[in-house]
Amino acid sequence: MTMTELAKAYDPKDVEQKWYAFWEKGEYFHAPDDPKNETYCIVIPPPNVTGALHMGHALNNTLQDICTRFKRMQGLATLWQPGTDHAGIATQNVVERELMKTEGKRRQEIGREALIERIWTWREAYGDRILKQLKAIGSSCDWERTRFTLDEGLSQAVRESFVRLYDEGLIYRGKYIVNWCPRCHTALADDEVDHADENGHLWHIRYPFSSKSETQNPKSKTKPDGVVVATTRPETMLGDTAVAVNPKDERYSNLIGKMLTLPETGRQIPIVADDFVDAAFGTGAVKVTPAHDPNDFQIGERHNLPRINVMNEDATMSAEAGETYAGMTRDECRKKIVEALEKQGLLEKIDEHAHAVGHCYRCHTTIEPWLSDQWFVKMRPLAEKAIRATEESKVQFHPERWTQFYLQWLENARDWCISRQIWWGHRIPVWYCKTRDPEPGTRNPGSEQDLSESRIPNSESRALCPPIVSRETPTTCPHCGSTELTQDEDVLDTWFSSALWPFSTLGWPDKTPLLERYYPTSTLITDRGIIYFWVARMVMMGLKMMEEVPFKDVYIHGTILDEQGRKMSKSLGNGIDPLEMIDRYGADAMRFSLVVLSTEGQDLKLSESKFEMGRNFCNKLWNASRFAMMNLEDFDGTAPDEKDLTLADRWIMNRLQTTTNDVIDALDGFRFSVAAQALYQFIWNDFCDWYLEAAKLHLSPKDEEQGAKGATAQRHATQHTLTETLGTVLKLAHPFLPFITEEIWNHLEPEASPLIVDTYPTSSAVPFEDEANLFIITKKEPVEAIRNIRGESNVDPAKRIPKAFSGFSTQALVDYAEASPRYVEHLARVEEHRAFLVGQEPEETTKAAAGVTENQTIYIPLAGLIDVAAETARLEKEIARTEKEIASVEGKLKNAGFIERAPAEIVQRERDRAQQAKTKLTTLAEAMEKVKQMA
RNA sequence: GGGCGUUUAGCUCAGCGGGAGAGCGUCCGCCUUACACGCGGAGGGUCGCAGGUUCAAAUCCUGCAACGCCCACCA
Repeated sequence: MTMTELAKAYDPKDVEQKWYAFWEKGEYFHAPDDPKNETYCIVIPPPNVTGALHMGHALNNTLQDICTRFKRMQGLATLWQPGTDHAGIATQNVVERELMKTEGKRRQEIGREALIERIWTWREAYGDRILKQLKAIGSSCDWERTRFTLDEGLSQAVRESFVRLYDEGLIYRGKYIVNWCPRCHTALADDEVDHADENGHLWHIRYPFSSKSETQNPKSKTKPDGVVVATTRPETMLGDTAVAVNPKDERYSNLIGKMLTLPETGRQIPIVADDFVDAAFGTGAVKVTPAHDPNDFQIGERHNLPRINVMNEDATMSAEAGETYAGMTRDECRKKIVEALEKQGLLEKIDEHAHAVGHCYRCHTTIEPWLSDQWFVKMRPLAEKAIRATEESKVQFHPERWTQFYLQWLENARDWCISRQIWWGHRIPVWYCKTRDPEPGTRNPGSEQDLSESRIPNSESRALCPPIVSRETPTTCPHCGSTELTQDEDVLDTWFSSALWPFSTLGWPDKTPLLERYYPTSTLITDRGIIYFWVARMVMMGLKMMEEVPFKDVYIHGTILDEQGRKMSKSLGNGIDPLEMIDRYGADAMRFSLVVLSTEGQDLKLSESKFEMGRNFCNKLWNASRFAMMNLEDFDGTAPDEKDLTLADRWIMNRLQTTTNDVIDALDGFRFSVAAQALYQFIWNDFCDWYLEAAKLHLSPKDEEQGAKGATAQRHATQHTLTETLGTVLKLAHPFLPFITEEIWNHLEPEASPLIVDTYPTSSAVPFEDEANLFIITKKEPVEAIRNIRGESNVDPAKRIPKAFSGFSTQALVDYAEASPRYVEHLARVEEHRAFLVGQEPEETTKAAAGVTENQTIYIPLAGLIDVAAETARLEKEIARTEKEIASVEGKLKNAGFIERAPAEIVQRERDRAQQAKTKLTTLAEAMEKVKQMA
């Protein structure tokens, strides 16, 4: 067997590049179109084309890669479907900003076609940046299948689903109050609005009665000549068309139906009664502005109130606001209105008032509730199916608590506004016939306009040609034959296409083999932040279009926070760049650290120092491998007789299988951190600290204990176990540490197929339980006890202890300790370690330091090498600890309730403990006596 | 205003009904022939507070507090 020598310290840089290129070239990431075996599929949460890799991506994709590599090695046909999202508003904003910066132009100046062209150019140049960055962390995506939400195929999927939903009455157009971003000039979905508490004011404004003859309610607190309303937004009063009070509010009961004069406009508006009004808030009277407030819109519908739109698209005041205010910004207008009211004595008072204000999630501009024509998806029928599927456990969340979170949203989901007044995205597949809609796309509908667009599709009430909703671009109007068709100006919400991602990427609406074999996908791994935006909508659309849930398991991982527990963000500048960390510590180190820290979906506080753990671990594995290979040069690869396996061999094989079972079990249950920690613990504490150290005894040519023949056989057995164990460890660890494991594997087994497609170890019964136990009792325990005495009693580390004794309670243990290899001597630096049966203490144990473990008593004759004062201190400490334990256990045993009610085995265990502790105390006390005599 | 999460060693976090754990940091000692990104040893915790259930509670229940996240139309 030939092996290339390994470098002294692991250097990730070259290794990572080399193997990633190797995997790509070998097409190991490629999933077959029509595999015969079982499939496993993950669709990537498509990053925005404008995105740059951040730690959240690093964690998210590491977990996906672990799952993908794990399943691939388990022999499944595995597809990790990659791609990017066009991210409508975000991307358009980036390019618009660039346009302004480089040419000083607004998008309107260059026009729709030119802007879209620029965005495509931008995408060609930068759009794949994040995908390249994903490669740096080792992501084993099937890159040949990379998709983009604006690809031809995916656009077809969008049209197909739009038309289907429309035909079924699940998509409608309506004039509604929407969340309008005056900066982006577009509507936003409810969940695209971020609410933040702001300190505002509550202005109390008196609206006078229209006629002096109005009677005064004796219970009313209002002044004789009007009704006082409270508002946080005085500027919207220009669009008021009523004042509402609660019908049960006695203060106002006799005023219902009376008219008020709206200040500044002179408009006559009625007082209406509506249950929505909370009599306890403010004055109990609410100004009603149906065109500028969602609640007022509802009230307006119930009472047939006109809607007066007093604002333009950019949130300046419109002509409807009246000559004085038209053209002002909303803030200026507010100031002027308040001044004017004050002058007229109509401003009763101003209270401080904190309230939630909506902001655009993209640009943070204050949202304006604004009346406009929009397209909506009717949610209830879709949500109900999703709820049912989830209740039937067809979709399972991990951790489980997110199920409730997600269901709650589905149960309350309001209709989804899917039209956006931007240019970058999927254009709505609806065309209007000239004869019907003379000015398609006209915004800013005024109050005089009605709700002619029925919210019920295919309404019979239309006089003219209905809109044409079509998969293909139509050339003539099917109703009147006109060729003058205009497409709807709007594009769809980005999440509309994202909702189709699990099947649109696999070829839908075509019935491709890929779709057939890989849908429904297996696991979705994402952040809790997009459970509503994305996960819920994928489930709804999957059920609607495919009649099957899009994935079976949803794993929600935690959010990455900085050291102080804040979210990492560009504006705070507290982000840690994954690429920098990869550069400094290596991709495997970063992956491993992230996974260990990512426990059960908890948020993880991150600092750069956390990556040292991963780096040190990689280096440990590297050096253990170096050591192994230095000792394998003359190994012929053949299996040894089982009888030649050493005790250490049997123990490590026992531990290895336990670890294998644990890792598989943890991965199957999405407990990534548990799996990673099991590996860490095995490699570092079992394999390196104990097995390799013990193995040195057998590998060393000068093993004088066994005859030359025995030594050779054991050396061979050890070499075999070393190879097998290391090989298995590399396989187990490969999903977590793909680069370093592949590199070591290549040195260890140069002829074998690459690890990425090797077979993952399997769960099975744990072998050598008895021998493993014997190794622990007769070897590990004494070594630990002797090391403890050495350390605490100031024994010179360079000095070899001449003799040490272990007293066991059975002859079998004595025989075993005496007969098997001299691990204790080797590992505890003792010349001779002997065993005896309790009661047959050799003479040398009378003046000795003593240690008591679970299964034995250890004696080290003092003989001038142990510091008596230190040994006394050590014993005192040990005695105190033991006394405390006895007190605790005896306390339990004295409790009659415990004896009666606790399970017999528990009671017995406590009795054993008490007995053991008492024996220990006696032994320690005796040792103490002897040490004192020596002083 | 609701909902969820967190509160365990100096720090970051496991454990979630029967003997308080890990990593980092700290202290002591080591260049022991793979690794100082290392080796050996040690110290350190009334498990947020208050009740309750139980023979037994860090672990289950109730209440409270602090911190964090999400949802919400009180003008």
